[in-house]
Amino acid sequence: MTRGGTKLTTGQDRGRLSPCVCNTLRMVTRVVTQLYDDCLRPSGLRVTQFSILAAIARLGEASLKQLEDELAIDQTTLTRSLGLLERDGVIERASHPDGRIKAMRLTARGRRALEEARPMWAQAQGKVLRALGTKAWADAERRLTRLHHVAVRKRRHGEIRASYGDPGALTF
Amino acid sequence: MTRGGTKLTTGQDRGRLSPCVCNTLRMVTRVVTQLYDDCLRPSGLRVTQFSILAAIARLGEASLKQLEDELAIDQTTLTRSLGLLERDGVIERASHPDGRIKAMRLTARGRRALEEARPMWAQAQGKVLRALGTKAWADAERRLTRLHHVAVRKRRHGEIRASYGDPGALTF
DNA sequence: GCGAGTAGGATGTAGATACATGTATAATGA
DNA sequence: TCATTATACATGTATCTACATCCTACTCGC
Repeated sequence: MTRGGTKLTTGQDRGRLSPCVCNTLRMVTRVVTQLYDDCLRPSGLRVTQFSILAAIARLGEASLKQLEDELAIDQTTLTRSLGLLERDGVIERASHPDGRIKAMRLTARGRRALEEARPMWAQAQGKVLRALGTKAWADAERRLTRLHHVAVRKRRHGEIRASYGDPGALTF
Repeated sequence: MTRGGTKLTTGQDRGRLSPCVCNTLRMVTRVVTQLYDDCLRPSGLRVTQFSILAAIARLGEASLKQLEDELAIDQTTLTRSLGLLERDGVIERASHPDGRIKAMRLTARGRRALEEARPMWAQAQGKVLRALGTKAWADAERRLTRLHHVAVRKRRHGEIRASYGDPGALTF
């Protein structure tokens, strides 16, 4: 009865998905990804691939390094993902003066696939934004962006200082 | 210069990771997961495994179905993940009257591993919460929880109604 | 022009994810 | 009782993810 929907977090703290920031993110990301992939299915693209294609389209021509910065995807992950997209003929290699750089661009088929997928993406995005509220998402987005920067920074400088200060919410 | 940090989203709309809700989530989740995994590394557990162990510990004994509901992880994913945890000797099968149900519980080694990992998890969680602010996270969490419910619901009932209403933010 | 160093990618390995489908066991109804 | 159906889980396949490491092409200093 109470609060129809998925009965997650059986325990006391109802309303929260998980005490862990990371786990909360992962849970939401999984479900949202499935929603987007559902909508995109007719296009044959997954949201991951769609994002990469869109990024390349926006950049016109992009190297692994550029995409890594743009999408915050590990380089080794990108290598495989681009491999699949190339295999499927939606992107192709563009020659580049610097022999180290692997520049990629969309093929005609890739442009077609992307444009075909756009409305499907918009459908998923629309579902989410309408239900959640554009404003609410904008708020969440700001905090997620901060969170992203925080995590990147923390990771970069090891950040050993075991400063204790905030006692709350540190139990799983 | 401007806004030192990762130069993501080169384009006009600075400050946002991606126009796509899903992609934004995935980007943040990737980086945050890496941060948690960094902290957890000495324990030999990844944050994913840690979450599963913690869930089983909390439930005392859990079936795949229960974990699926609790963690919002696909059943087939759980089967593999539990397989790895069982292989590593941190969980074991518990007999169950219903022959279909695979109930799992922690082994002694599993309990040890979990307790050993907890402070490492707390370190990661602390880094994030201190930098982001407990309040800011609480806000984000509420919205992510809503987003989760939204996505689950939308997925369940196909939700075909192509109602257009909110024009903004529907372009990648 | 050459050696050291660095930057950009590729590969080996391993886990996380999930769709489609298969299998076994329990519950149900005629 | 027994066929039917539903439930819980497993398997095949494919993609996403990333750490450790390797290779290669450019850069820089001499």
